[in-house]
Amino acid sequence: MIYLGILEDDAEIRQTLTEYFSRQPGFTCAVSKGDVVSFMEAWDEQVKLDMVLSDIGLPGESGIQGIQRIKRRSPRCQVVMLTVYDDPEKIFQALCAGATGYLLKQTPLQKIREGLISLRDGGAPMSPGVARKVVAYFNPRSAEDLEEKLTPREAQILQAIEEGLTNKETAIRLDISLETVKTHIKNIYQKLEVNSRHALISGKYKKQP
Amino acid sequence: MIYLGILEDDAEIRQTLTEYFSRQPGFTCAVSKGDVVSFMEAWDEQVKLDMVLSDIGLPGESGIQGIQRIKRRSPRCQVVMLTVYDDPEKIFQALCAGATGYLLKQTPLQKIREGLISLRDGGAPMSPGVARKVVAYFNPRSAEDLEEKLTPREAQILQAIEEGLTNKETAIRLDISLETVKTHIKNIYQKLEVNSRHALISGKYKKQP
DNA sequence: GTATCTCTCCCTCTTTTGGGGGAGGAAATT
DNA sequence: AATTTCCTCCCCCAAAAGAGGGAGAGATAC
Repeated sequence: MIYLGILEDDAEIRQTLTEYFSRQPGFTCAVSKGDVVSFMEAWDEQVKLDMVLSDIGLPGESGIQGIQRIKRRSPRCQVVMLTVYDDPEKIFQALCAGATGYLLKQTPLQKIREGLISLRDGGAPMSPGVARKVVAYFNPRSAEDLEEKLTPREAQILQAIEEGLTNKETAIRLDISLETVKTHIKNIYQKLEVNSRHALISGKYKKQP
Repeated sequence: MIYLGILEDDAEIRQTLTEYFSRQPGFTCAVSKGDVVSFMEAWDEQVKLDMVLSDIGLPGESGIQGIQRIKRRSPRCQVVMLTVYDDPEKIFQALCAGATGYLLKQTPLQKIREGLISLRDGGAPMSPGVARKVVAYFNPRSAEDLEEKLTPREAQILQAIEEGLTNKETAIRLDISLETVKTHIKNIYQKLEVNSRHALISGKYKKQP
């Protein structure tokens, strides 16, 4: 049996979800509220929730903040976002806050149900477009993307920095002088509008369309 | 119509895949080989491949290296790994090399087919366990994980460094002296066995079980 | 030709980082 | 009472990084 919490401010949607999952064998909809604070209050100490289906745009505290609250109370409880936001910003915020799934609101109820079951079995339900954005995070920035801005040599330097090499190590790898490496780096910083290698390593300059 | 390439060394599996997709309406299995070199040779200039289903453990060049070759010839061609390896190491290597999907070999043919269609439609097919590992990458290291090693204060310092703050900025944020920040950082480095903030930012110290 | 771009290298300068040491106070544990 | 842990701060110093400047060689484009 999956004990489910629902955090969704739209009364109609919340009711639809609650009724749907209440009818599903194997599911028990234990808590269902429209904002984070009431949700946490309604979450009785005795009730153990396995997972929570949460909206992001909520009155008061956002669903992202809700994740952290939920995780603090019950680290083992999994949180799946169910939202209209499909921008990388929100997706990564949610995942970084501890969400284990991210579904778009257009997802049909049956698919949501399948997602939650997959979650219980060790999966991480994501809508296709969301999964693509998450995977794209790891994919190398396509050559086209940087070739517009960086020269081939600069791209090599960037690569080395991203690997955590120092300027000296980079100079040795490319067999050029330390000064040249520094010159390239200065140019890279200008082009990418950053001013430290930390920004490069953490990828803050990356466009995430 | 999806033009598909198959890169799989086990002749039996390769034949099963090739025959299956050849029979599927909407699919054309254009290239099917058992190693990277023959694959690239057999990939005729005139043939445009939309996606490639590739094993990782191949004789000669690995499937990971194959991704890069494929991407160089045709950046728009998507690569989906189909492999027995479910360890984070291989998964992240594949994604970082440019793979847009990662399926385990136990995946039934119908699911593979659904995955490829989802890929065409902007998704990123992943087996449930794989998706979970990818999402876990973003999830915060569970408190238990670091609390064993780092003191609360050290965790705050680490947090600041991960955000790209300098020591001075960190000192201001936590309202302590620059020297104290440096002391904490020295201790963190010792505990996590690294010796530069780059390693912290790129997360090289993280255990990925 | 001239201009532009790229890659190379050099200079000076300040700031930041990392490594080594020590040390005091507070709190909890033994 | 003694020990340990944690947080705080200080000293030293060497290395690295970042910002500013300039400059020459080669290729390409106009």
